[in-house]
Amino acid sequence: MTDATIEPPRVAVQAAIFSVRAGADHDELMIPLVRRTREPFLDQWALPGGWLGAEEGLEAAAGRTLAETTGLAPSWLEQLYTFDNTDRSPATRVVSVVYWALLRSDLVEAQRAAAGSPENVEWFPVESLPDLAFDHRPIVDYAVWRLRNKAGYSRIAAALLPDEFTLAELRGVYETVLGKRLDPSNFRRLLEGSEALVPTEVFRTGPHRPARVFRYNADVDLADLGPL
Amino acid sequence: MTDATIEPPRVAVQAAIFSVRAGADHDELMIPLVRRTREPFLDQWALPGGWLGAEEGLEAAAGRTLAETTGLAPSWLEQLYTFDNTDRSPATRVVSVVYWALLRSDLVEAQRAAAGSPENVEWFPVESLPDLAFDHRPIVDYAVWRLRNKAGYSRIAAALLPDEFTLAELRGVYETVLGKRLDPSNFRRLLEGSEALVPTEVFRTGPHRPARVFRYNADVDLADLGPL
DNA sequence: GCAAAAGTGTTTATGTTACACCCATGA
DNA sequence: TCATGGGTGTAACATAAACACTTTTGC
Repeated sequence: MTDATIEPPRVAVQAAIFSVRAGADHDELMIPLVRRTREPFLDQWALPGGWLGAEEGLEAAAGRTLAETTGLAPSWLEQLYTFDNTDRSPATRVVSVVYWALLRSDLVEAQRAAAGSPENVEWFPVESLPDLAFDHRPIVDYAVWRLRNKAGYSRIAAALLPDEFTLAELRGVYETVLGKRLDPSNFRRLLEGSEALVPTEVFRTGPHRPARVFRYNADVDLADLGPL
Repeated sequence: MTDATIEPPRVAVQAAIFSVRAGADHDELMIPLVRRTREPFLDQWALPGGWLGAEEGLEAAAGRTLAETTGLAPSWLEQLYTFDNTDRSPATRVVSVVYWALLRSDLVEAQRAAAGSPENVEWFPVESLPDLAFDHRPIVDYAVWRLRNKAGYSRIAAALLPDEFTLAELRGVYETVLGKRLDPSNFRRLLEGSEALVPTEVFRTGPHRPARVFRYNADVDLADLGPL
């Protein structure tokens, strides 16, 4: 236990970060990747991450990775799974604690417009990812599965939107995340029935009847309650 | 271990192991704990576990811990969560990858009868646990929550029973895990409707009408399908 | 026969899905 | 006035829960 001939496992933290971007006919679920600047997998795309600092908590390390990659704080952050890459370079044992996070789309857009993308960081639609380094592809797939799954029984998808939104905008996010169309009237009923939504007196206009703007009830935990 | 100012985090693996034991009027959910033989928390009860070996996978380490504690292989083994104990002894950073497991009750009983309990290992009902070392109490609570939750939408509770069982026995396990009574007729319908159960021609007698013995369909993944 | 659990059937409540329809706006 | 999405109502269907009732054994 004191001085080993083989290196003890090191702890890394990675993050699968999601946001939505408006697309041609439907929105897309996006994820930022980092181009590797060293071997192994030099120049390949990978999940952002790094080594766990000596005096840093796991979730703090995930938050730091997020800030370094996107310059933003997540509206949702949750541990995904811990992987061990026994098949990495043989001498280096790495245990990867992976988190997944949601970012508000408006903040992502604002940040891109203001600061430009950090070097070596690029957002990809999850439907068309490049080849990924290490075992990061199945990790992304698992994170997407978890997001979809959790969107089905909680209200976390709201973390992808600004504070105020119309029901159509919220429905669009759900449709993007779940990958299927939802009936507008049923969607409305489900959410109006819950305590989670608070109607405002603001309306958003367009080439149609004005849509009421809602905000979220801060008292309700996004992880709680609610089918769809 | 001595010359570094701050040690890099070390990786430990722990396991919350469940089995059921027949009680007076209802069965109990049991978990094995280990009495600590060193500081900190000397003589307190703790989850079984140990350091991750240099050439060992995470799940393998969890399986090893299980074998050392109970002498048995699990019928279910799944990663629970990864904790970091920043509040442990200040110099020692530990990242704990915790697994949870299910053991068949008949094998546990047989093992206890044959080999006796290993020294320093004792089974406790989850309803009346002693004080636990470290942050192990909330970890156990979370594992119980996860077991209950997963029992609600999968068939994993079957992993607590032998290959062959009556519907009443299976229902008893569900009632123990979920902590509530279930309607026998609805329970029967639900499971007979699924593909998971295969009826045998064997019947179990008692002071009542003989009950048909069932076995599990090996083709069906216990993690798939099924409410209740 | 009686108790006790196995096993069958039916009724009720609840929630999901589909879809018809009216409303209010910009162009 | 027309197209478009906002918003309301309702019927059809599937599922879960509650419970009455019959069957078969040991004693």
